Amino acid sequence: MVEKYNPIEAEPKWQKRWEESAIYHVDDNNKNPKWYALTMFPYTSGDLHIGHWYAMAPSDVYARFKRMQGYNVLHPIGFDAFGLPAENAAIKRGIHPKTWTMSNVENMRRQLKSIGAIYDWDREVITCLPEYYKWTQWFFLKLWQFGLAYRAKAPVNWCPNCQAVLANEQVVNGGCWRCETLVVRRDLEQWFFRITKYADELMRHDELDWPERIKLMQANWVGRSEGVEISFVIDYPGVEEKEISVFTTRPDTIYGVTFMVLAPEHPLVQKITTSEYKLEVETYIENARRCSEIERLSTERKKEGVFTGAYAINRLNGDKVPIWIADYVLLSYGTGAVMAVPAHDERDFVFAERYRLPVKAVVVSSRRDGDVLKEAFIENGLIVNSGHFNGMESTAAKTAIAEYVEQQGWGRRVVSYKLRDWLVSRQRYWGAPIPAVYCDKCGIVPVPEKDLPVLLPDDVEFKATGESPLKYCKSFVDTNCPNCGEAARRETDTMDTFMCSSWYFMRYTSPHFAQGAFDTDAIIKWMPTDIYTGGAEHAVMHLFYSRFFLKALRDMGLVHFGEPFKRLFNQGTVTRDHQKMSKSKGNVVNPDKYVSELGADTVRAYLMFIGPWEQGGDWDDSGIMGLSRWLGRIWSMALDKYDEVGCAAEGTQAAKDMFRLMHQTIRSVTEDMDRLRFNTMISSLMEYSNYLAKIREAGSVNVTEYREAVSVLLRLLAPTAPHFTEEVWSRLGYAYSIHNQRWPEWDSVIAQDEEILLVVQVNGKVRDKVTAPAGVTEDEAKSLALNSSKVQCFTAGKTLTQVVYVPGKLVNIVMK
RNA sequence: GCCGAAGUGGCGGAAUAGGCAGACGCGACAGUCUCAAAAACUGUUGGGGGGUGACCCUCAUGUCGGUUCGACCCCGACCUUCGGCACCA
Repeated sequence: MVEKYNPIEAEPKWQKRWEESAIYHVDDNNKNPKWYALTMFPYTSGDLHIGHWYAMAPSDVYARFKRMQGYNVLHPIGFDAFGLPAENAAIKRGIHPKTWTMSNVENMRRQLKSIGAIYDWDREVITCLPEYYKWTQWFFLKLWQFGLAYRAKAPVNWCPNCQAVLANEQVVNGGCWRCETLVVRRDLEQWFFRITKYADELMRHDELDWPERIKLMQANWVGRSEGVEISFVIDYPGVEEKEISVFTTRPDTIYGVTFMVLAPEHPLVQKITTSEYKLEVETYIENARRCSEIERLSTERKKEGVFTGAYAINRLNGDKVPIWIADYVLLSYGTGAVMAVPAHDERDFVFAERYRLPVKAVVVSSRRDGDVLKEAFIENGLIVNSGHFNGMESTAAKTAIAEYVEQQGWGRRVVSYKLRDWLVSRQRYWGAPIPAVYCDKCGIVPVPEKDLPVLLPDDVEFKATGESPLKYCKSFVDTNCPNCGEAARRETDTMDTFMCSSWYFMRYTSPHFAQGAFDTDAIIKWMPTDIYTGGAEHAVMHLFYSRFFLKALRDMGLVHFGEPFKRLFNQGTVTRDHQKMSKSKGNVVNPDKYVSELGADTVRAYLMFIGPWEQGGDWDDSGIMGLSRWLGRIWSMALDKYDEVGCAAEGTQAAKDMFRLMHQTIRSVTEDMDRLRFNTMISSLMEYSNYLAKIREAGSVNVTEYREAVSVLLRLLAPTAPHFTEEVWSRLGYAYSIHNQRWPEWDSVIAQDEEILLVVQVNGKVRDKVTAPAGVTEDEAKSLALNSSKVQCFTAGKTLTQVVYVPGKLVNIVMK
């Protein structure tokens, strides 16, 4: 008996050996076909918790699998290092964001190394370092040059007490998280990227192997809808504007308009409100400004609004309708104004009921008697009360009314999107400075490329309020205009960190390239990524921004493709007692404890075994010993001397059966790997190893044959348990390293079962199982079934009506 | 409220082109080893009923219906849980 496997000794030993022999060094010039297996890089939060392992370990297993299949695999790692938490640490604990971030990087790097992944650390990317953010700034300039960046006013959460901008997360129950002062919305001039230019393209995922639900989410995020913009005449003397434009997808209901609703921020509100309603309207707007968008859009809230005192005229029928304001209408969507048709829209109906506004039915259904007083009728139907459009079908009326409106010059057909442009300005310190200069003479001037990076100054004073210290850093703000050389001011806003993460995967391909953001040759070799794995929380934002980035770069001629990620896979989340893990809840599971007791390989295998990767699961360590025991059994099975147990001749039936299972296992493990079904992959490896253990005990195969079967087991297990298999491999006397071995291939002839088990049913119930040769014909199978004595017990005294045969599987005898 | 996903033993989960429900593991129980315990190993393990026994019958995949020779799988209605959400006009 050999001594037991000791992961605590073996794991660091092999990690050191791998590092010394640079076994995972990725060489661009390697002639093997390339495979880019990307994992979402972690944020530098401080500690690697079990959720990180759940993301990193299985993706490493997959990358190792591709590597053994003969690919030149790039499976890089880096850190998303800019962001709010670093700044909070600075404010709360007086640690500089850079110090905090870099010490977290150091700690997480150490923890990441304990996973035993194939990361090539020479390619590590850290977004907060000047050599990285120099190029983030460069991309900003490119997008600006290309006409995709612009400035506009946009609201922010503002704490009047701290005089600082707050993130949504920093607004607690409508108040500032530091001083609880009521947060208000304040308009600031900020930078935007024109992502809406790519709206239609971003909705398409034709070539992408992505989960359907993510595609759906993204399509819903773009929210394309075709409709009509129609103007109503303002019936209010002395107003410069004569019309209000609304967007509707239901022009067929325009004769049913009984009022209009504007967003509280709509510019016309101030102009049309009558003196009588001024106070009420002002109060309402003031309250709306205090509400976050999430609150405003919550369905829990009652739909409230106020009358402006003004009226508008529906040009189609001359109806004079009141104009209201309500916060359920958003300025950012459509035209910020809606025509309300309570008879045929649920929200409008609720609003009309509340304020006793009239309801006028203009669509009826033959299927029901349009009783619109109880609820809105939102389906299509026959048009009534609508002048010469009466009698038309809704669908036809939509076109007819749209055409009529266009002819009259009252409006036009438009496509509207929910998608808004990407706001990239952040009023914070810990981010990449936006490379722009404000000159009194020349206006807004881009920083010349040669002057990049615009360095984030280190010696700044952090204010307890959270206000960006950059504004007060004279050495940073004061500069000269790159254009005219006169004194000028730097932009003090920094970039959204999504900007940093929109291109990091390209930097991995040439991380030390000094002449540009990336080396085009390397991009051509590696991009787009073959697979991208990560959490579903990035289903929309990050993935969406990255796709936009690539489309923009493609149109600038900088890259040859427009989609960064060919295949996407979202792993589920690991919960604790069915709750999300978070530092505040104190329920974060730290894997270090398990790694130091049982080894990384056991943790890797256990995480993959607990269930399908895309489903995640609740953390419960009760089963982890099972995986540790399993590795222990393989250890003694492989290393205890076989010839002590027994020695058979070559080519016995037992050997034949063993090789059949071996090839079947290679097949199922390979297929499961490709589908990222790691739980079933491990199950089949367990079945195979259990079988080999029995063979070993019986001594029913030859030593050489047995050793071959074990060698296949080890290679199939190598991606999952890299240290363990390396140790066993070396002890068996094979050459270093198991990870440079070829992935076993299966022979479907050997994998073929000689006999099949035929299930025999009577009226759909299993009554017998008979073995038949693999090539059994339909007639043979049927007669085997009919001759079964068990079957005859159930068929006696009944009439045979049908015999169903499923080739190689089942015979169903139908009796009456 | 809308959209999406999912409900299978004591537990995590297998099995979907409609064809043996419960693979594999955990736990539990029994045994081997031990003075004893732990560890390790071996065996049993969905419920109910029957047989001395190899076994046999029957019920069972959230609930109720439907389609089918046959349903965890497809269809309809409902219940529950978990995710996402921007009242989208």
